[in-house]
Amino acid sequence: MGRGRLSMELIQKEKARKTTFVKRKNGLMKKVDEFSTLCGVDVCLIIYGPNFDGQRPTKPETWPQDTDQVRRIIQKYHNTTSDRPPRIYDIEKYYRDRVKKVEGEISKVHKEKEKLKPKITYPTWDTSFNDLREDQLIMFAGILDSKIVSCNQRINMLKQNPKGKAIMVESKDNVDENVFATLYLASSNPSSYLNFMPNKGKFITIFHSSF
Amino acid sequence: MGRGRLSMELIQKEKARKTTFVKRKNGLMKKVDEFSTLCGVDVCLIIYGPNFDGQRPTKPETWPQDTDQVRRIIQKYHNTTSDRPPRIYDIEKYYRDRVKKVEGEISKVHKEKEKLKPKITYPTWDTSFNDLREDQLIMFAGILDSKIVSCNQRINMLKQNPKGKAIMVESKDNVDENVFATLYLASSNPSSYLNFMPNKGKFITIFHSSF
DNA sequence: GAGGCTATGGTTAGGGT
DNA sequence: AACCCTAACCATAGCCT
Repeated sequence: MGRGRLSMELIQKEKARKTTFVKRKNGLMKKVDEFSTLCGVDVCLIIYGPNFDGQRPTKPETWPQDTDQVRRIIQKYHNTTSDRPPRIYDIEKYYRDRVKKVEGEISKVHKEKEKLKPKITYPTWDTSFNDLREDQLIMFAGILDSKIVSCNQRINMLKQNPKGKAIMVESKDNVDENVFATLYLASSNPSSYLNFMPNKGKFITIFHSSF
Repeated sequence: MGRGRLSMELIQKEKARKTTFVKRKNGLMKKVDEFSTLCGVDVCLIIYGPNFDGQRPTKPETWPQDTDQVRRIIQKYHNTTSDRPPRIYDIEKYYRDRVKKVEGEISKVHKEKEKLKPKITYPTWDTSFNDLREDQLIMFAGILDSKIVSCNQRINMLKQNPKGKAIMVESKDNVDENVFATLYLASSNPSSYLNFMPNKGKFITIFHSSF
């Protein structure tokens, strides 16, 4: 009886391995629970059962058991893990550059039309952006890329055919003041719209091309 | 000497709590390591240090230490946890519907021009899509939504002004065969382009509107 | 503070039921 | 298979350096 020494290698006898799995899993769960309450810290333990053959893995057992808690800690992990801050910074920078470029294109359009009006400034950053997840920023940047292409195409069209405006539909006056971009961000908050341009109501249709 | 019984509550004396934190953390790491090798299973342990005041949490210690391994297991957790399959299914379904809708709009454009050519079928699914993460699919769907709006606008324009085509730039012939959508997916593979339409080279610019 | 020590008590391998 | 049993092994609280 008693415990033989452990060889610290995969237990060969399948049955022994399985019982050890169950026993030690329980022991681990208990230890993690004690650790968390004694020290008052966030801990998360994810345990998968043995993989039989090529079957897909079954659901893991976790501490804490509550799925939302596990997700919370995973999210925390992603937020605090090393390469996140620089990447967010890079994407933010990338995004700012994109906004600048869009604004540049828009101002070119204005110039092109040779209309002099009181200068309108557009917001380039909204504090809510600080809370965006990386994938949202990536999507955001992707949509902005589309908008940039749209602007370029619109500019080319106006250069080559000043009457291009004539085919605008549903809005024939004050077109220039109404350029805007509305972006929908798929996020935990399902109805977050961002409108970069101050004017609302009528809108201009923007030429959009691929390549 | 020896160990007094544990009260299973947060240790009040801060110093004792800290030393217990360090000791038990090491013990846990060792146990998790043993458990993983003895039983040959996937395990992940994430431990945060004590939160001082309102400071932001520092980086956690994990088992395994390798960040990529942790991410792998977190991904596995997301993939095997209960509500993931339906959500992926729903998004996939949503995406398929979108593709159908885009194709419908495109075929309407063809009809509108009343040109009868050998029917061209476009791919609706690429096996690489199976590996996309949810956020990528969301972005994907967002871009497709933009394309749908583009198609609608293009259709309206053609209805109202058949000469709309005259202002197309850089491509004046065979416009109808060259409608396509190129999508860029920001992913771990940074240069994955998807082209839904078989023809390449010349392209049509698509009217794009907001609202 | 980081490490070492040691008595105490918790964990568990192997076996039995 | 799941649940006791118990000797042996391990972890660690409190103390010291």
